[in-house]
Amino acid sequence: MEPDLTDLLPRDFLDRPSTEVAPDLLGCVLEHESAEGLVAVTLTEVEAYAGAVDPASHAYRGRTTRNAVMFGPAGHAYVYFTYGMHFCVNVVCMPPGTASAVLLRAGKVTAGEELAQHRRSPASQRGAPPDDRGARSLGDERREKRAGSGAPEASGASRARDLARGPARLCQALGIDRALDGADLCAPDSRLRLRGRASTTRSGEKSLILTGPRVGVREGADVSWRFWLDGEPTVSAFRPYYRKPPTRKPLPATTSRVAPCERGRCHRGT
DNA sequence: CTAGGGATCAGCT
DNA sequence: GCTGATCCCTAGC
Repeated sequence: MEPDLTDLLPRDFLDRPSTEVAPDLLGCVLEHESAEGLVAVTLTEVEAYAGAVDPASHAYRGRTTRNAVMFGPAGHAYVYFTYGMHFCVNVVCMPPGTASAVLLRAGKVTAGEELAQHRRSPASQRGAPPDDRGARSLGDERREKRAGSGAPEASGASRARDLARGPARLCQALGIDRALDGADLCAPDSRLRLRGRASTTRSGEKSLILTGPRVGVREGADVSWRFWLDGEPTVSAFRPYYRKPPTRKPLPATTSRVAPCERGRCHRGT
């Protein structure tokens, strides 16, 4: 009775508009069973993307090699690489030909915390093998000291919170990279799977779902397609869209100097 | 706050 | 082919 592992999500559960699927994914579990072991994350924050009609979607300008999985059947993982160093994972919704997806933004690690911790540690990013614990232990000790000797729990808890807080961290904790682009989340023999919400939560109550504008999106900022569980510490901080000012070439000496308000930010917020 | 870094793609030639 | 702008971000000041 304890495990309470629910079944894999049926494909037709995901074969719906992403705006409907997204809130239903909160509380569901994404798990990756790799050679290193199993890590599972209970989803706490997601965003819906609507494909062809959504300027914020990778699929807005049609099918490409990169986004091809989104145009396939529902229930597969769309994994993409961004900012030169990060992966993000989406759940594909809707039937083939219609591209829509739910970006998985954050979650709580509920199984395999040790492995997730290792993947998120600096040592592992330098390519250390999983059994090389030396560097990590030193790092942990230092972090615990910095966090305050009185409460070793507190530092542990805050690190646990950050393990899958944010879309790229979530991928890192789960060991998701481009090799899993297209993986079937609904197949029992898949290494990347999506399980339903446990029928009974420990507290016995349903969490309240809040909504708001998506993070970092400039067009399509008018819709509240970000969904998260109220009170969840793993939900990433809201960050309004900020566009980097264009890197200008040095002005000719004859041109008058521009006002100090070059950074762009000061034009926001009115 | 900023640097960091690689892939992608529209728009060129 | 090439170039430059962009990207749903994170770690570390």
